[in-house]
Amino acid sequence: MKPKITLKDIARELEVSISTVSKALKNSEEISRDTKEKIQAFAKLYNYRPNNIAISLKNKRTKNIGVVIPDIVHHFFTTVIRGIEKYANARGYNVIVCSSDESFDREVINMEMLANGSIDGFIMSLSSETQLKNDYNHLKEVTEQGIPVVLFDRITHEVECDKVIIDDQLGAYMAAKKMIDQGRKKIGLITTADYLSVSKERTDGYRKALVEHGLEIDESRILKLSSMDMDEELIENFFESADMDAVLCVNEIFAVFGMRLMQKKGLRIPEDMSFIGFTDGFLSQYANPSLTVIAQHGQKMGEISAQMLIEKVESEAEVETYQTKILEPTLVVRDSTIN
Amino acid sequence: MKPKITLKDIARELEVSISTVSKALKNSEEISRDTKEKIQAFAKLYNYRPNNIAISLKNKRTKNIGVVIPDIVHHFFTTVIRGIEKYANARGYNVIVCSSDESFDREVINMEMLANGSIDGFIMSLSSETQLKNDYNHLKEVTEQGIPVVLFDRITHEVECDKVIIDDQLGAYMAAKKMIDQGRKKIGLITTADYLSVSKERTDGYRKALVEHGLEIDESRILKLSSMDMDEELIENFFESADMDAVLCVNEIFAVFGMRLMQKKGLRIPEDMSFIGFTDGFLSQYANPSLTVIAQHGQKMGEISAQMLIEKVESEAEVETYQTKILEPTLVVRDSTIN
DNA sequence: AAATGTAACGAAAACGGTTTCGTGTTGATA
DNA sequence: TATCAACACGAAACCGTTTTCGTTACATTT
Repeated sequence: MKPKITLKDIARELEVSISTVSKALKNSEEISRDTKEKIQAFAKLYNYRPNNIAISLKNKRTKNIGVVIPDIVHHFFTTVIRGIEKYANARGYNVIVCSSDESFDREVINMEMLANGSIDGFIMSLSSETQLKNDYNHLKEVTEQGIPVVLFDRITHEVECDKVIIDDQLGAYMAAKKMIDQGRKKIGLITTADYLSVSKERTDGYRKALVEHGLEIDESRILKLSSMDMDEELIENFFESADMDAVLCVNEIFAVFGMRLMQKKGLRIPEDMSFIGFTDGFLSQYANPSLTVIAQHGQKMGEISAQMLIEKVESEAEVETYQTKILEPTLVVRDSTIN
Repeated sequence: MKPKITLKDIARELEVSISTVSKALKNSEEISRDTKEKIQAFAKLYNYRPNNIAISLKNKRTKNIGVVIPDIVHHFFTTVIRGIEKYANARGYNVIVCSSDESFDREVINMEMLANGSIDGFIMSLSSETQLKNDYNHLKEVTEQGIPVVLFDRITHEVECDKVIIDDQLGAYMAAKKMIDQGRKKIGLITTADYLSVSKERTDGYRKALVEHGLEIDESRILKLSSMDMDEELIENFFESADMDAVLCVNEIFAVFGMRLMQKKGLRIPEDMSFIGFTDGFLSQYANPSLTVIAQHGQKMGEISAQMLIEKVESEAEVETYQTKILEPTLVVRDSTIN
């Protein structure tokens, strides 16, 4: 085992001072050619690498980004992470990922763990419990300490910081309009509770599309699931009781599950009932029939979030200004709707 | 903006020394009741939190784990991360996630970034390019520096370290046997190149099952895709030309895609052809018909990896001993095989 | 010869903690 | 009354860097 070599080691071996070594390795003009070459050669030979922790302590900058998301095992969030990683790594930043598991407490704990010097800034999406409790003190504390925060997808207006979202209302509107344009009149909606910022927006978009096109809104065609997990029975009952010829779902799982239910009943998709979901993941691509979806562009969202955060981290600006970027969703037409 | 408060700040305000503050906050016996109470109250009031970086520098321990995986947007790997996170967080460790994106260079770069003090140890799964090049010097360098490494799933025997895998050969064997037991005689295999450790093992298990049950191996029923991405045309041709009544696939995407192809041709699943895949993800659960799979227990694998790593990190043992844990795969029977 | 300039390097502080080893004060003991 | 613990606290080293500010020694200028 060969232990890591430090500046002090080099200084001792070469009988110079630590400062000389430090400067020589930075190619400082202060140091003579000879000395620099000698030191650089020695450092290379022994594979010297500066200790990141020491540098962090000195610079008060860690080059780490803290990412706190509700769920790692979720296609949308992983694509966002990929985007964050891509941008951040290219700029020499590492990404520390913490999952809140949809729990308020875990969100708070994770933030506290990271906020004491481990990271330069946060990128996060709120847990459902946080949005339900409507308590954002942990976020406010962090921003008050001057740690930059970027909120994406599941955001709140209670906290002043940069935000990145897609236009969820528009996305739902586009989806509903697509179905209306194809002659569907009885369009249903499967969503989750309104306290989730995205669900509310999507529901609004759905309603808006129907109203604008002269369709009345039948509340029996709207199913609100209380949580993110599948309650299969509720969905089954919904499909039994509601009279629909098209369904918009706020995620791909609800949609794919619904399609299977309908197929078991002998209905044809999209002829007898069409489906549109949110999130353009594997499930949508490989479902049978493949699922038409509103793509949320997770990777793009991640890249933009990282960009906004790093800009804030590296900016020296005294006066803070915050912006909210709204990405356009895209309708990806597949076989669960008529082309 | 209220900046972070340090020991020095407290010491100055309370007119005591830094060491006294430090000890008081640790409830040291050395400090009198009065002083401790005064200091603790002050620290609480101003919400003092020790700076992680300073502690890391002093202790030479970061409480960070570096995780390097080939792909974040992949169900199996995300479940592993979830397992790592769960175990690590409970022990006060953070998880730094880096994706190699199946690239050797990115794997090396990421490891180098983290190896200079940022982490206490690595948990990783090799990129396909690394397994193809068969070059593990970056791993050896790290272990030689005394940084513990745990390899999972995609491993190599070239590096001495702890390892966690599932018995891939047994998994494939179980799957093939399941099909044989149901009377299938013409069992195909869709896999990826042999340089991927897991693919090789699975192919071996498939062959073993066939041979042991008196079925001859027809090489035309084995499709080897060169990479992890879907080459749809190759798969279509394969299904056109090979005469099969069952197919084993090394991942769920190949299987689900294959099922859809067969359904389009009017074949019934599982009656006319049965399918088994690897990885128990959303795709398998929500496919139509749902897919029988060999579950790899990613979360468990993550937890065990984290446990093994943290044990090594925290152990003072002089002499290193390494172990390889082999998890048992599970056959999850669904509707793509006859029950 | 004295004053000045410059090249090349080192000492030391700083980042924010932990920890070891004093040291001054008190009260009890011989 | 001199001695000695025990108590309560502070000084300083240390972790590995960076960076400012000397300080030499020598060459150049007047």
